[in-house]
Amino acid sequence: MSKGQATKLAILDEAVGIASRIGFNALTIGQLAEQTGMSKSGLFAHFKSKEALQLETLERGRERFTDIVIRPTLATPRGVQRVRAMLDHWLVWETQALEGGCVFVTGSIEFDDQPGALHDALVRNQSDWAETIQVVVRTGIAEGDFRADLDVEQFGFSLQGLIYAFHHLSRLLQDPKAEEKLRAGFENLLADAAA
Amino acid sequence: MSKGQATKLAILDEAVGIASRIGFNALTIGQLAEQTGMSKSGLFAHFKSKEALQLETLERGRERFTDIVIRPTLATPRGVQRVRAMLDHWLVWETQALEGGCVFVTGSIEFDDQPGALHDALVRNQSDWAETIQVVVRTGIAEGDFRADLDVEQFGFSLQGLIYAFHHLSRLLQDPKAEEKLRAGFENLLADAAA
DNA sequence: ACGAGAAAAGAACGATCGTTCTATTCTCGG
DNA sequence: CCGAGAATAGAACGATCGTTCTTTTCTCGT
Repeated sequence: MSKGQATKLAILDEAVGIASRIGFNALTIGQLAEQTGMSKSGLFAHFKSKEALQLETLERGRERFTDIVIRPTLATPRGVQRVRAMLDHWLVWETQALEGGCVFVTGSIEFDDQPGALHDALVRNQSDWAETIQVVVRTGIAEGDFRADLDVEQFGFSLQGLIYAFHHLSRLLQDPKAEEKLRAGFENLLADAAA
Repeated sequence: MSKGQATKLAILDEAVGIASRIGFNALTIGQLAEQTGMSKSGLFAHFKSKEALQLETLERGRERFTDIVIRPTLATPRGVQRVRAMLDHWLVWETQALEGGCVFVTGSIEFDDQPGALHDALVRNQSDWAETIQVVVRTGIAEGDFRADLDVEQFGFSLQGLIYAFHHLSRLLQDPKAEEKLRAGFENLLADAAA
């Protein structure tokens, strides 16, 4: 990896952290330069515009999400075990991977009503993830852990909701019982889905 | 109501709409002035700082939420009926009251990791609302519609999650089946809580 | 170890930010 | 209907924004 690529990666990792804390718009080139010890123009040269920086920051977040959540999940045995593993890794991502919690939650809320490249990238991202959840849940049906008539879309919807509720309770309200409630809600979901 | 108060109210209503679409930080005094047909300084004089503007905008949102959701909900018969009414009014708030969806969702995500007066106000706001949900659910127990050992905190947590999932699906992904999924998830919650 | 090209810095731009000050216009009780 | 005080406008401030240009420094294959 060339020097330029290494620097760019370091910038993007810093950017993902900032975006998770304060959002993609509040992520400022001057602030990012200061925080990485570079000059504004030196940093800017790696990206041709702020929008490109935002897009590459999102993409870097996606890479890290893949490493932390998706790949480990798909490496576990199919069925309800894998669904449980997905939650565990998702929880790691939510609580330990980034200083400000899931960067896709931040980005999605920020850009849900603003058209543009970042909005489109987030839509693609979140659609893909919803699809992945459904694929994982279907292995639970295929393995006979879940009932055959389980509505996997509905399952995914409710699971997403639990994660959002957890994000809200743990980050904004700092409730120490957030994980406990998330897991209780998850068990309800599993019980309802059981064969 | 004096002229000044009327103007201020009109400004705040406009501000709530903008904040719901693009957030409290992106809500800019210059833009708000232009959108209300005022001068920057004329508008600014109503608030002594941007933070005060943000706080009053949040407070105006709270007033409208009370009018649209809380009061109508508490006016319905106690018990499961009231819980159902709460969801219906909440849905009106989410979809029709503001151009950019619930302003508390936007604000909560934006400020969950940033200390300050706005963060504190949001925490108070969301704690109060969680409390209100629990009070409403408890009338369901008292009326004998729900089982006596129902965990109302857990119920509120899951319900919040469903609303967040709905917000995500309907606003970012524009899925026309969002309301259907919300209602299906809600019925599951009610069935689990039934006496 | 030299030199070409990549990487980074420096300085400046127009725009907009929040805020302050002074001046003008409006409102409404006496 | 007049005048005091409220309401609004206008102009300007320093700071920071994203971006461009030029110049300097570094990297690395030959």
